[in-house]
Amino acid sequence: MTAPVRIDRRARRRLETIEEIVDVSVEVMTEYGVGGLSLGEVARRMGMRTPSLYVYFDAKNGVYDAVFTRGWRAIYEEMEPLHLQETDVQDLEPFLLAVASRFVRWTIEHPSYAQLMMWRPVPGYEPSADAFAAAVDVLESARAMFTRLSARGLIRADVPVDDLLQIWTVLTSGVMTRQLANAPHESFDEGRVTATLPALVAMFVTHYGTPATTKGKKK
Amino acid sequence: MTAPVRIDRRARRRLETIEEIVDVSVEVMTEYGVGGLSLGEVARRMGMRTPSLYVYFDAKNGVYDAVFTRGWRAIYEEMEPLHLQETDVQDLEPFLLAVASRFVRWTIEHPSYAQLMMWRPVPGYEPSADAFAAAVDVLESARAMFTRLSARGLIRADVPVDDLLQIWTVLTSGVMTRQLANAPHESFDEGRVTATLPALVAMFVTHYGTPATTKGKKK
DNA sequence: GTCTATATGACGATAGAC
DNA sequence: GTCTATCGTCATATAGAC
Repeated sequence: MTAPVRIDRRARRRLETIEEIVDVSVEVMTEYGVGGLSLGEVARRMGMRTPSLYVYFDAKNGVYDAVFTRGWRAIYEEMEPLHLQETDVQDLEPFLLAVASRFVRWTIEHPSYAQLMMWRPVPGYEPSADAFAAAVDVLESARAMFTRLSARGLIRADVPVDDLLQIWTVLTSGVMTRQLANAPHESFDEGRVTATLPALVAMFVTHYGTPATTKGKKK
Repeated sequence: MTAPVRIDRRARRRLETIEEIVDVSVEVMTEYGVGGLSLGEVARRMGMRTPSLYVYFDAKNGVYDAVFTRGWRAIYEEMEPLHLQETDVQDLEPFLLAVASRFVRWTIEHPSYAQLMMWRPVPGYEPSADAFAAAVDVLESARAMFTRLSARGLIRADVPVDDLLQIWTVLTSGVMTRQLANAPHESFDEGRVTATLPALVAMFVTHYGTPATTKGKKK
């Protein structure tokens, strides 16, 4: 009767250790760059020796995979409530600006996660199927939002949702890329690239919104 | 009287070696990833020992800097003639689509260069002042183009050229980023992200072009 | 000027003792 | 589960041969 309890405790302890390894790894990546992650440095900060980490991860890429997965889960939690909120939307533009801003803000405030998620900074690392699925969840959440906006007549019905989604992700990841590559030390609020978001969203809405959503507006 | 000749020959030989190191480095980066550049592998392919490379470069980051600089110079040669060509432009949209396409095509066809130039894949490497200047030249060439388009009444005069430029670079680097990160093996012509370029440029022209440039067109 | 031999310290990773 | 010991590789530095 006691065996399962002990197993549970060990399993929980193990999971806690794994989480701590990921925490510290993100710290190290933030200080030394995504590709600068050193298992030796992680072990040092945890008071361990490097080989001990291999009890929890098969390889360094396993740590990257855990960071990748956790990042997409975190951004899902961040975006999903906002994506669902559009049932109240009368005016498309401020809503889409809020969506874009929240996404980009998260990437600027979590640059290590974001670079690993959006770029390909680490030679030899490719996300596993599970990790990739976490990324797809976020994309599908956005697709569902556009589908609803389209069905409710807020967005042009003649444009395939896939096209909208592709263009939308180009806009958001373009802002994120230029801000993080050119001026990584600027915050979201003071960023000279993030400042273009209102104009980009306005452009998007002018082109893909229906007249109903832009009434009373002029160039 | 012969001394100068010998010096010239040596200097030329030295420059050729430097160029070869950069050539081989790009090859290695293309095979193993930008961050996967190994000076040992470069030396091996050149039939040298690793330390010999240090005769030509102070450090690995010097090689990255040479690649970075050469990339921006190459893209300048690629874009400058097209930027100047707009004196003949009657119709804004096809012209800007040609500009965007040529830029993005180059990045897709030179992914190692492009990742080093547009992302920050290498921890500890930051472009030197000279390298940075090569990048600024390209930006200034594009800015001059927008200034002329604006002066000729093809683009809204009430929008600052800096804003146009910022938005324009977000669009192009967004396409490049998503294509190279998500489907790096797709060519420019078959890419599912590069395929959005016409829609993105149309969006840009609808919003920032003057009525004169979009006459006879409908949504 | 050009290249090599050699050495240093850090890295990711593995094997095996406790 | 954690350790020590070890391997191969890496960027880099130095000293010296030609």
